[in-house]
Amino acid sequence: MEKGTEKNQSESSDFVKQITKKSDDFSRWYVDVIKKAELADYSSMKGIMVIRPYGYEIWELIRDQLDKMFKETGHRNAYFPLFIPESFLKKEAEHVEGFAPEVAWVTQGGHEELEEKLAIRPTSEAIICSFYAKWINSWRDLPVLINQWANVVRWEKVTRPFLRTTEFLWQEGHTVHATYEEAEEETLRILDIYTTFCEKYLAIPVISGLKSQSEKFAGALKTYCIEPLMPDGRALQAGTSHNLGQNFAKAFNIRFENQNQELEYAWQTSWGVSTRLVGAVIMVHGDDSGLILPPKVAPLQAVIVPISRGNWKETVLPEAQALFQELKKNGFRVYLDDRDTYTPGWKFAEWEMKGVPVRIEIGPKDIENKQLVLVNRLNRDKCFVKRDEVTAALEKLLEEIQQRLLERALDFREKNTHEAFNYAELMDVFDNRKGLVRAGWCESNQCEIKIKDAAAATIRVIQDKKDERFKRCSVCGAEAKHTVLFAKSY
RNA sequence: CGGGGCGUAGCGCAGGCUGGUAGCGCAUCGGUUUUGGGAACCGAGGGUCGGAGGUUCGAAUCCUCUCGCCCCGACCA
Repeated sequence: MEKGTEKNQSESSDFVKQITKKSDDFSRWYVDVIKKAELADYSSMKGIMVIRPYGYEIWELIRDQLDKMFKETGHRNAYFPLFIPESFLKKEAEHVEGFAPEVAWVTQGGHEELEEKLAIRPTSEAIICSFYAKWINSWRDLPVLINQWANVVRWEKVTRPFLRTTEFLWQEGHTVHATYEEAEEETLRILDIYTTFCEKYLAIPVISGLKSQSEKFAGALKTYCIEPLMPDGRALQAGTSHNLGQNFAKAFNIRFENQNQELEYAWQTSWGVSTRLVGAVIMVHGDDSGLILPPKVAPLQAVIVPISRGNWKETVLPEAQALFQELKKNGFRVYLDDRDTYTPGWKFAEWEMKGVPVRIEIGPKDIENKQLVLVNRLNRDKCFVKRDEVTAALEKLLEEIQQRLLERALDFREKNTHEAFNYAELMDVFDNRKGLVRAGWCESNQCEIKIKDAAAATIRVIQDKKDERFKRCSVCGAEAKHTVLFAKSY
């Protein structure tokens, strides 16, 4: 009767959606999905977020799988202190300089001013190296292959849930080796683990390769990284693996006696991935209806929605419970949504928003026909399966979805990877298209800076193998030493 | 650190110009009917209007200061 009611009715379709369309405003979509799917919540402190159970469960699945892969390659977990004395951090000059702008400091304990202020670790090279100096004496002590799962703090100016937060969770591997070659081998082994993990488990294809000198980790000799392409055309640095050379060994005096009875500085690596991976999963796979989780890292792979009509609690519910038990016993992560406060339609929308890959509907008609309805989150395709064949059917569908997500992401990347043979072509891509640009590079820092200034884009990776078609540096025209991929990034 | 936007119920917002009982939708709680794509109706609860100061008989509203958050750019996983 009043204006308010009319307005509400005319806009009811918008209220149903509740989240911004991915194509309308990618940033808002991203934040909407995170909030509505209850992955994370903002705290009252800037840039500091809470990872809620559903979001944390994704991280746990990521963590558990990676942990397994690290252990399979001989790594062991340990835990080092959260605090790093200032003097430790200062030992490696480049390292300090690189991290100084974003370190949080503790200057007081209780009512006492500290004699030496303590950094809250932005990364743990400094504290870990100080211990390695004590633990390593002989070539027989090597290699040391340690990983830690921890939180770190970086006082970033601009933050975004999962992608860049003041405090975040990650793993950081810190290894020590007797030779450069071994360290390099380790660096690449981890890069390979990251690449495999992203593609096989997260269904996110990544480009891996070397960073340029200006983009490498502060204190490293070489930094390798994995870079997936996001739907808005920007690249995301999703993981890094550094060959530290002897830089930290020299700064922290990590020496060992080799087989020739000579004292030698050790060779080190460090590598990490963070909760940023959760952000990548959200961005790469989600759609206008919300999240889409790859089955391998979905906290719930299937949700059972009993169709509630009439005396459903006596008829449908027991069947649904039996199905739930059966699927659970067979190792699926499954949930039975038996709430009677919501209608089936509401539940459908809810679980789609939360990205559950498969919905299983069971109603009176299904029970009568000894069948179930399996619904694919990707396209809402429904298929009827025989009740006693559900395990095999679900397994197959989950595999299909996992595979399809990777294909879809790969296809998007192919369509958004361009080539530029000269400056005009390079700028044309930045101005008129989006995505990655493959181009030649002369290896000079000036050319990197020029592109950064002109297009806010950087070299994301230097390709492993030079592509001979790119004979000239696309910026200055000099002879190309490498083939690189440029992109705007997060 | 620059540019923009915004702080009013758990969430999303209106009200502000022109000072005078603090509102709407969603959510929540109770009830009835429903339930195969976000159900309907009836009823109820919930607020120091970001904070401080000022003007005024009276401030969510006007003035001054301040704090915080979000988005877009320069730096980083």
